Amino acid sequence: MVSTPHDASERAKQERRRQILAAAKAVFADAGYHGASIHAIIERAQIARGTFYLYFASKAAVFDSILDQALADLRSRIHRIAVDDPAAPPPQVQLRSQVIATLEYIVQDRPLATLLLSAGNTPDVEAAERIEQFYGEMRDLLRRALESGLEIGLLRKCHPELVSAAMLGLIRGVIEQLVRKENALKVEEVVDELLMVALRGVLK
Amino acid sequence: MVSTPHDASERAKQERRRQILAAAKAVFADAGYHGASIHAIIERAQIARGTFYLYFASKAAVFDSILDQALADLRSRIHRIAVDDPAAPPPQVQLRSQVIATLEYIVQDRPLATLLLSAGNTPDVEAAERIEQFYGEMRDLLRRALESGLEIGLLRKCHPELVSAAMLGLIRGVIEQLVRKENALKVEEVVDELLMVALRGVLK
Amino acid sequence: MVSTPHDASERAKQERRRQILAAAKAVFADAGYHGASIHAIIERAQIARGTFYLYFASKAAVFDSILDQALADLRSRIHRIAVDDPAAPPPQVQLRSQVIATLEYIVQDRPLATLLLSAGNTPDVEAAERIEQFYGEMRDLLRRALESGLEIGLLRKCHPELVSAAMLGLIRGVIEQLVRKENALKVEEVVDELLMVALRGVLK
Amino acid sequence: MVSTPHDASERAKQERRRQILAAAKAVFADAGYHGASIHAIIERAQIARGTFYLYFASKAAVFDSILDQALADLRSRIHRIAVDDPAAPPPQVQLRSQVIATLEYIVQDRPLATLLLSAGNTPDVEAAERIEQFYGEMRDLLRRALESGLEIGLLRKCHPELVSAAMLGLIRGVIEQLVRKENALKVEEVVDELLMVALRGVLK
DNA sequence: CATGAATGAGTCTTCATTCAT
DNA sequence: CATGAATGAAGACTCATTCAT
Repeated sequence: MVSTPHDASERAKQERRRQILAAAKAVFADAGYHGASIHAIIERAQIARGTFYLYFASKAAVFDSILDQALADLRSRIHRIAVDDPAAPPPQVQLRSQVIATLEYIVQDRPLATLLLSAGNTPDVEAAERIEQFYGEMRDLLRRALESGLEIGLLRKCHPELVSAAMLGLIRGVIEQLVRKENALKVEEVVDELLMVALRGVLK
Repeated sequence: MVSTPHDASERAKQERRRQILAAAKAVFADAGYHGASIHAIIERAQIARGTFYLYFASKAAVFDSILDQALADLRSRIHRIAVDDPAAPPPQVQLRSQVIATLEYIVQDRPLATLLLSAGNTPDVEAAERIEQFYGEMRDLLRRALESGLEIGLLRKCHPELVSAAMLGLIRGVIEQLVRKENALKVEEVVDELLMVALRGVLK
Repeated sequence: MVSTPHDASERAKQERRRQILAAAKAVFADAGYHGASIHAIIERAQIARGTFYLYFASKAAVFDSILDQALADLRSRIHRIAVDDPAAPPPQVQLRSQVIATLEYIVQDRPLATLLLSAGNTPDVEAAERIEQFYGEMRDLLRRALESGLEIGLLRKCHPELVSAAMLGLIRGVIEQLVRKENALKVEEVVDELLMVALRGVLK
Repeated sequence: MVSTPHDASERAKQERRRQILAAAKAVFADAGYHGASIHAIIERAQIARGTFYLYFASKAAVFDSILDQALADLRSRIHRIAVDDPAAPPPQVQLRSQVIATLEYIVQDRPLATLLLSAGNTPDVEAAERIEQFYGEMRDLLRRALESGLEIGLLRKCHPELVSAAMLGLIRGVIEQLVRKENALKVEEVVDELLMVALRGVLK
């Protein structure tokens, strides 16, 4: 695979794009969707006004891109937990490592965390829906996990729909706490405490 | 007690004010602070542009009014739980009735719930701070409750700071669930499930 | 001539009118035509919004009324100087007493003075024209006086049009000085100085 | 010295700025500060609403710019008159040429003249103060000139404070006359007449 | 007559987006 | 490709005027 001049320029373009995305993410996190101005984004990205529109069709489009990337990254870290596969690690271990991976990804990128936590306030209806859909997926994963747990008699009788929503809220509460404080809480410790509370809440 | 014309007009003014507040609350819930336009508010309230400014000094002022009212109402429903008073009902009962009262207040006013859940995204810094402070109060209440529980050996060892944040998130998750669905879940049932999860998570 | 109830109410109305005019004059003087708000006027006059419109058709109308009154008052103090009438006092005495009367009227009513001095800035075209016309009359009076003086060989050769404008400006300059300072300059002294300068400027 | 594209655009911007300033000056002169609307300015300047704010931060800012420029230009034409310097032209010649330069500058720019003459009616307090201060400077110059004249026994006894105000008014009266009429009065002739009146008024 | 709540046209200003250079 | 000047729709807010009580 040789690198042609075209490739180089292609790479440069991608780099430019990333640079704008990063700037935009920070600005959106700082000021919210409405409060973020193109002016602030291009100033942070050190580019001209017109250049911005060379890479993104609109303000909503950058926001969407940021969101898409983040949701894709998160989805790649979260999967159904394999209960039946004897080759797989025990469920609790799978769960723990997934939660750790997810939280680490979010916490290490504060702008992103802020953005996700404050989601829904976007007037960009599509974006709001996409975030909503993502949270829905998370809730479904949790709900199915709960249902499995109930089936195999691992969990006490509970209302999976409701409890999954509660669990998702619990996780968001913890993330907020992690993001707010500059406190040096280690993600792993936090996850262990979180799982302790959550699991005791539903285990038999 | 006689009703003078002045009283009548005073009542009419109060009514007008309520009407505008309700319209504004709905619009803010729909579109967020920034997305809400005075145009949308007055259209919904069926009043003229100028009338709005007869009752509120600015867009931020209505928002503040809504918030103040809501936070005052909520605070009046939430208090420290008396553990030592033998005349008081047992702590769990106190807790349950407070949570029920709170959730009922929030759930019966969906715009308000939406608004509170999506808080923090306000560019009205003061308002954002006030919401933040309110949530801080709630977290403190929970934390102190946890600490009391730890002292008297009721609860297992845990990180009160973190767990209170988790609990608050859990409650918000449940509220979101209640608000989203028109599902006919009774608040009392929901609260019982919520308490079950939460308490098992921390009790010895 | 008996005073009927109708007369009494008529008098009350006139009084009300005067009260509003006085308030308006003060406000116009303070803030200029545009800066003056109906709100400020009715507040100062201690009347309700609607009452204002019972006495004046519009903001422009009060302004016009003030102006009309002032110009009429001024006109009544200023006349052609009789040069030929042997029964009349000498021209310089006539001139002096007219100027004194005029300045005293203006200076004792500071709002009025401010208003007249800053005239022309009214967007109320009619009002601007009326002020302009008044100043035109004054200039004409001065011009004709100069021309008479030239005819009878009292004055040195000069350009009456131009000099009358200069003289009017001179008077306005002096009035400004009188109004600006709370200095206890006596009008009579000021007039004597003013006439000294003016007359020496044109006498042979 | 080569002309780069950047220079060209820089020049174009300056030109644009001048174009807006000219339009604004005309509108302010026509309608006064309050009466002038951004709409009227941009219509006259043939630019879009946003363009205006690209060059000036606010309505007050254009007004300030106009004023600053004018006052600076005027100040550069007016100085203390050197009486003792034997190398300098005689005082009366210095005075005459300053007055001519000043009047020519003002008269050739009618909007500016209108604006200066109607000064003080600005609600932009700062601007009003600046104009007031300028007139104060002029009065001080005149007053000091009179005082010098008194000291060296050139002038008859008079009240410098008052007479300087009168003289300033006289000049404004003449300017008004020049601006009002399209009459073909030559500035030089007008100045000679003006000086004749003014000097005779105060000389011994 | 007096009142003051209601009205809505009009104001200044911001900011996402376009396009000629 | 990059630039940034230009655009104009849209937003918050003011205030002279009207009219039902």
